[in-house]
Amino acid sequence: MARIVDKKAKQKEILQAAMRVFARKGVANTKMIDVAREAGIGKGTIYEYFSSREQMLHMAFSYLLHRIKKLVVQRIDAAMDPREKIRTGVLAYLDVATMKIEDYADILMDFWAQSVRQRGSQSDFSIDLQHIYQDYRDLVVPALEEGIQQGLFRPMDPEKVASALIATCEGLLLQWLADRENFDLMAHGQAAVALFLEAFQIPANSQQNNRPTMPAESTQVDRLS
Amino acid sequence: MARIVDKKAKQKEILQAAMRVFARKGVANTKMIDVAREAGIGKGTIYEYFSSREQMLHMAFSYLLHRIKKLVVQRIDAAMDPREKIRTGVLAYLDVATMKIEDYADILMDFWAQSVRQRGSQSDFSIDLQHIYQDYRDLVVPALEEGIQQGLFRPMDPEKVASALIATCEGLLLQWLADRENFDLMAHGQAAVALFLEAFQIPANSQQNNRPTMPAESTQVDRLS
Amino acid sequence: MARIVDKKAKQKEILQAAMRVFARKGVANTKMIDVAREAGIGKGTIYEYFSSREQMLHMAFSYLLHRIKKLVVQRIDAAMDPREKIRTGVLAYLDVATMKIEDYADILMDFWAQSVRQRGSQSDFSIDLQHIYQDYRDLVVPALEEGIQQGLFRPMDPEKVASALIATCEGLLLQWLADRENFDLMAHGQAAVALFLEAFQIPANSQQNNRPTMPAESTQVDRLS
Amino acid sequence: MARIVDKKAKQKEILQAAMRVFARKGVANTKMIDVAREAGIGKGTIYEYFSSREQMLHMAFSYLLHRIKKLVVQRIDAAMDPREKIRTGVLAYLDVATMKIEDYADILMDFWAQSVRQRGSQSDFSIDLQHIYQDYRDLVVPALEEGIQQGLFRPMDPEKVASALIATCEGLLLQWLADRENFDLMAHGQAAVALFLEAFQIPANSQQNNRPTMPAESTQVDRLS
DNA sequence: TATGAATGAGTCTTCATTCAT
DNA sequence: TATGAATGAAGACTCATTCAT
Repeated sequence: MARIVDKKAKQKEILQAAMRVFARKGVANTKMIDVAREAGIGKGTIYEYFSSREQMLHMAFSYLLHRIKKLVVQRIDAAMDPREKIRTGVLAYLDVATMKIEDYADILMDFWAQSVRQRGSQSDFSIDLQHIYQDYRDLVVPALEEGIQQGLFRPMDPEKVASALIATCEGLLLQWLADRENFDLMAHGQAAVALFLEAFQIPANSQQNNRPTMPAESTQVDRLS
Repeated sequence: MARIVDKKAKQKEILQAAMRVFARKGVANTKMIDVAREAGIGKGTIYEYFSSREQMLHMAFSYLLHRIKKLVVQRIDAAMDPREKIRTGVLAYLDVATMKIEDYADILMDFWAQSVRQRGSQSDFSIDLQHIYQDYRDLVVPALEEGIQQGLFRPMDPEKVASALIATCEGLLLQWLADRENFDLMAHGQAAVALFLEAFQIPANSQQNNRPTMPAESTQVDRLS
Repeated sequence: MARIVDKKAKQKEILQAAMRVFARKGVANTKMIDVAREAGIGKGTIYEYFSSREQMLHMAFSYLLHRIKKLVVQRIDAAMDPREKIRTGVLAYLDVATMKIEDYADILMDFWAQSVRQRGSQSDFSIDLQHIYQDYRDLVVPALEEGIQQGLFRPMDPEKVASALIATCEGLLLQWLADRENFDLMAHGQAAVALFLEAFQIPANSQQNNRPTMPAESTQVDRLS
Repeated sequence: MARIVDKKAKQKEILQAAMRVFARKGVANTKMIDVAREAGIGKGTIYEYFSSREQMLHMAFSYLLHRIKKLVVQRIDAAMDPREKIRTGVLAYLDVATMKIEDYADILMDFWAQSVRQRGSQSDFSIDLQHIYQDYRDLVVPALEEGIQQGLFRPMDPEKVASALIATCEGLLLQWLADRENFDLMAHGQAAVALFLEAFQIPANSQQNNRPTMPAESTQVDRLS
């Protein structure tokens, strides 16, 4: 019998090695040999676990998104209040980018560009961004609807607002990528969340007595960062 | 002087040819020979006007940004009311992406990825994204400050809010790129603007008489899309 | 002894698997892994029975030739008349190629090319084509000599004529390979045999009474296909 | 203006360099770098003249066949008598193989094998062997028909006989390839031609007076080599 | 004995850049 | 100034062979 190897585990190992290199050199500048060396294996070995560079990239991206989503979902689920869910979700998402370990944001950006470009190409590995965004929205929309239902948020189109919220997160990420040293991502994230929650707020005059909870906090948020 | 003018003009011609190719094939997939052919010149001739591919890319990106900014500034300047400036600016920015002529958004995305990727490399092509974002902010901040001053907007940190606004625009652009057919960029843009303006609004109860203009409109915006 | 027999048997099994793959994909396109899979064994196992790919190829070719020769010899031996031996030998040889089972001809062609190509190289796989042709000739020459002796064939250089006969067979095979659908190999084979037998015939005027057998047939052959 | 280069001429130069390498190492063992070095150019330069290795191979083969055919046709056309045309054509064809300069036969063999194997593959460069053989036949058939018409050859199926004749030539070539040192190709060729002409001969008894020419020669041919 | 995971030498091909004209 | 022929470094991928189990 030959060596027993956990194919899945080794694939994951290579993927993680790949992501470390991606973070250092960028996806486009990463050669197969770099990944091999980082993983401590031979060049050819990669091809035992991935059919091509492109497929490896694709799996790396999927893996990354999966990890991000898992983290964000966890934090959202832990929050009880709809406002808290929004705040927590946004900050969690941005936080992932801050995690230095694997430089998510960089890699994400690379993949994004690649996805956009591969749209319509013959490649089997183009990433389905539409579904990813829909996934994101499906995370945010319930919290918004819950807030509306509870009389915490004014009536709105939850899909559109979710899109805007997600857009803001990603846009802030971009700005942070452009200037990591000086751009305080979390502070901007908090300000943005406050802004959104402000907008969700039911106007004082039209407001009955359905805002008994957290008045202190809401006031606190009034001062936009 | 004639020589210099010629030089500049030809450079611009090449740049425009390059952008047409970028739009068709993506920045990463564009070869020097493609640009040369599109421009109707010889491959070597490009190097008479640009020192390297990287430098050409850099100039192309600058050129693109410059065009976008010019368009947006024009429209902002045409608006009188601070709220109108915000709305107009956002929509103008998004509109540029919708312009089919040169597929700006795609190219933009490509450049963005390149910039991020090549951060820290010794390359000729390190776009100063920080400055670009600062430029954007400098476009938005005055409108915000004007609004505050006029008592239209509640007090806020204009830099942070500007960042959030810009972030939202770019984030929406990303989502549109991911799904051009189904994602109605302008509708989302309008909803987002409405949301922001809502948040800027001075709470009804704390509001004196400093909102004499455009009450009708502001009400209209109340229903978030 | 049991071990040795097993070894030989397994080697033969692998060889047969290899030939099935050769027939499907061509010798040059056949990888060791293909052979292993076809044989239902592990890749490494092949190396227990053959020292290298080259050596395996060599043995496969020998095996193939051996099978062909055996079939042809059988049929020649079954014929009594020298003319019948010639006719039967040629048609038997061509028939083997027609056998769909293992696509002999294709493989043969591949091996031929390899042999020619690797002439003079240090490889394990230098097939001794000279000996193979000598073998073929040694099959034909006796029949010719017998025919001469019996006064059926005119005097000739049997070695040269045998070469020509063999050459014709292989040449026809080549043409058939080039156009299997339309080239009727057996019909061409029969025509060629008739032609040769015609040439072997002793001229009518110089002919005494030494052609008592098969006058009907010989007349029949007169009309060249 | 850039250097003026005769594209066609350079392509031919590279082709000839390639064929020299093919002759030395075999087509399959010839690397692009070998061809480049032999041609005294850079590796990349080859790709200025050929789109791929395969296409280069294809053109080399075409070139080779073209040269062979041209030579053979020349010699056939120079002969007046149908028998002379046959003899001359065969010997000319075999002669080309003997030309040491570019080791035609070797290369031919390689290409042949490759063609046979590529039949049915998706490659654009598979060689149309059927047409090549038809070309050969179209060279031989007229001579045969002329001979029949002139009453020199007995009635026959010219297409089939032509096939046999061509087959014999190629078969002899194969044998020569297998054993260049000892196999006297031209002698065998002459013997084969004599054999064929013998077979074409109209039987003495059925012969009227339509063979007045060259009785000496025909007798001479009677002794098969 | 059998295996298949691991390997890296070897190959084709691409393309930015150079430079002779 | 303009050109495009020439180049070679670089990189994805293949596959025969090895060897630990």
